[in-house]
Amino acid sequence: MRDLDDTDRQILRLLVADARRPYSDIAEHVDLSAPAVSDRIDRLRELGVVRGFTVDVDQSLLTSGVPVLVELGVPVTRTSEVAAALRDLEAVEHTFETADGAVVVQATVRDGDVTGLLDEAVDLERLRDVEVRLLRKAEWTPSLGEATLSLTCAECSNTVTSEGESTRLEGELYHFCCGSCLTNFEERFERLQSGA
Amino acid sequence: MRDLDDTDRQILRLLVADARRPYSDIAEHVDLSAPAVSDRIDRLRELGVVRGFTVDVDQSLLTSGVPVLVELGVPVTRTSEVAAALRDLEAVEHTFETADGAVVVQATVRDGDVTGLLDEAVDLERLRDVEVRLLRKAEWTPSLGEATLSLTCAECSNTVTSEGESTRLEGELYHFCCGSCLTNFEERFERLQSGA
DNA sequence: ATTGAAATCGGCCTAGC
DNA sequence: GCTAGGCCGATTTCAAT
Repeated sequence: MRDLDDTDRQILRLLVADARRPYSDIAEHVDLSAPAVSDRIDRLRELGVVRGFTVDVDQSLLTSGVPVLVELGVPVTRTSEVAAALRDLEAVEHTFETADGAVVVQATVRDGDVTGLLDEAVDLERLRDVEVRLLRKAEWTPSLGEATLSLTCAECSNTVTSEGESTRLEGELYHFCCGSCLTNFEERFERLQSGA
Repeated sequence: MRDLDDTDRQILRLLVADARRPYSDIAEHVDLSAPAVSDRIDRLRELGVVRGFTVDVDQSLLTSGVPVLVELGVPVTRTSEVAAALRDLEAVEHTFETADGAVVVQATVRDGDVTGLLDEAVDLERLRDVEVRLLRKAEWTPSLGEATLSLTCAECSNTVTSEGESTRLEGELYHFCCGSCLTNFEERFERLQSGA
């Protein structure tokens, strides 16, 4: 498994700026042929670096309500659970889970009833505190920097290096630091499958 | 200018989920022809609702450093300025500007030197306070809800209704509540142009 | 219906064993 | 020398207008 090189990053940058740019166009920029670009993009998808293709919608033109930033103090053991519940709310756009047990979400509430919104997903009684702030503006500026691949082995949690391998099981993508971790994982996976 | 209807919203939702879905496919879902879908998407771009097409990159697979959530207390008169400066930093992904004069940014810092990062963009001495928190997870779940168009007249700041009109000047898109606001604006614009 | 882009295929070249 | 992986050019298929 190769790491990302400058060409990959350049392709990513071009795609982030405009995912409809023809491959031939990208190819010129990175000095490759169109099929080569196609191959690399496929690979980026396979790796899970590119999750998919979307449209950038200007939320500020769509009145769905009032944009707010909500911070919830959550017992550290339950942050993931609370964050997941909030994430699935229609009104919630961004979910941040901090290491110190806070969950910060950016949402758009229709009638200003924030607690009503939160109440659908979490038990407010069990939170340490809730802070709601009105948003004046929210912006998203995707960046890449000098990004390199940083994968964790699904079997042993080590860092995956160039020797690593990947596989897709049941639509989910898994990365491994070596072939034996992969086979171990696959065997365990199959045992669980047949057991269920 | 027509408001968004259910078909537009449905198309948007389908595009958000997968912008590479063929128009014929979308057409089936919304019970239209492919060219009709094409027309609507063009219109959504013209309106500025669709800002563009991008790729969804899984930042968690790209190690550019440590993800943090930073909150800056800023004098209310300077929040926009500070937010804008931070937004343009390569490491900054999300910028939130709250109504009560705080700026919250989500960034990825390479060597853990957050203050060094901030120092590039803002005068730390002039801030009320800075709070930095390590992020465990950040997620983005785009939603649309029952969104309707909510445009503000560039001339008189009134809400733009179905009678409104739009125009593009120097690549920037402007919306107006009525024809006279549009002409007024255009005249003023031209005067400024020739003056400069 | 026309235009043009993207996926595919076979062959070539290079690096690593 | 052999293998694997990456790239290219031509072709075919399919989407956009």
